[in-house]
Amino acid sequence: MLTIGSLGKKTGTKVQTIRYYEQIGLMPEPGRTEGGQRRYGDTQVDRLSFIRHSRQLGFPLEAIRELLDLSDNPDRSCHEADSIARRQLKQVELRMDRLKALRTELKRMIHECSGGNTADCKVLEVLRDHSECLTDHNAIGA
Amino acid sequence: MLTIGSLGKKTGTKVQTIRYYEQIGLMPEPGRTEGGQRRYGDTQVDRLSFIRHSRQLGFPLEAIRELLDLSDNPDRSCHEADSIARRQLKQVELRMDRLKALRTELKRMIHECSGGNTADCKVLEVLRDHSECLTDHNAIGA
DNA sequence: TCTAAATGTTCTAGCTGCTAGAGGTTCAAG
DNA sequence: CTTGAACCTCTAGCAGCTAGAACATTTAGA
Repeated sequence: MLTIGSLGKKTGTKVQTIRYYEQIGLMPEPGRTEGGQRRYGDTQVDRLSFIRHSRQLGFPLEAIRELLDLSDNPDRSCHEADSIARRQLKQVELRMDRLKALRTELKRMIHECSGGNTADCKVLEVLRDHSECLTDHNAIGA
Repeated sequence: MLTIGSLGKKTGTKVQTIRYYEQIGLMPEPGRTEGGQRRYGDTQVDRLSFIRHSRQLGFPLEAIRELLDLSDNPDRSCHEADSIARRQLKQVELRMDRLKALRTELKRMIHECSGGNTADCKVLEVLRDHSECLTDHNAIGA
């Protein structure tokens, strides 16, 4: 049986984060010692690894909750898991597109800056006037 | 003179957001009517446009604060604005790299899923076992 | 001039996904 | 038996807004 600290080390998760996952019901309440400290078994290690890996792939916690649920029911159709993953892929691609536009614009504004004083700084000028932009960028909400 | 609502419409900003910017000192306290309602002039329109455009380009509010400060002092060197923009470009490129790795992995896991039941779902399998991954993805903190 | 609707006001709390700190308890090694 | 590391709970904070309650003001039409 592992302490919360060892579980954390094993899965690359901060102790606080594990407790947070428990609090929001993503991790089950573990057994406790007589003194009230948490102790974890292999099942929990697997579950936390699953969560962490999903987070690394950018899945939001709510999606992970669904994925865990599917994983707990081996007889259910794979279709849902697939569609959650596809949704996530769409999100990633959307964000990539946005970032690409940002990069273009940032590069351009840096490139065109001649380095005088701020009065005729191209960077500031572009920020002041959206119409100078060539791309349809919008990072808000990305 | 504009009401807060009209300013919002003009700049594509929610009313609450404008008040929030005022609260954190990004927008100055505007004049008020006798009844206590905010009224804005052209200067504020420009300032809010600057802020919004910077946000669209992904600059964090603290960076925008610096940029506004530079913009208010036309005699200062352009160098700082340039370096803020370069920093932002680095951030964008870093995030793009991460997303690229995520996309690869997500695509692969979706592609390999044959669509049976969750017991042998490739998506879930990959999430369970990080070692099946080919890329060094990590969206956490991205 | 009166009234009603639209818009304004402040204040508080919520969102995601953690993270940090205070102040106290338990555990394991020596 | 003591010590120090690791644990406990609880609260608050981060970015950057967003939403709602409960009330006030403004403006246009009758």
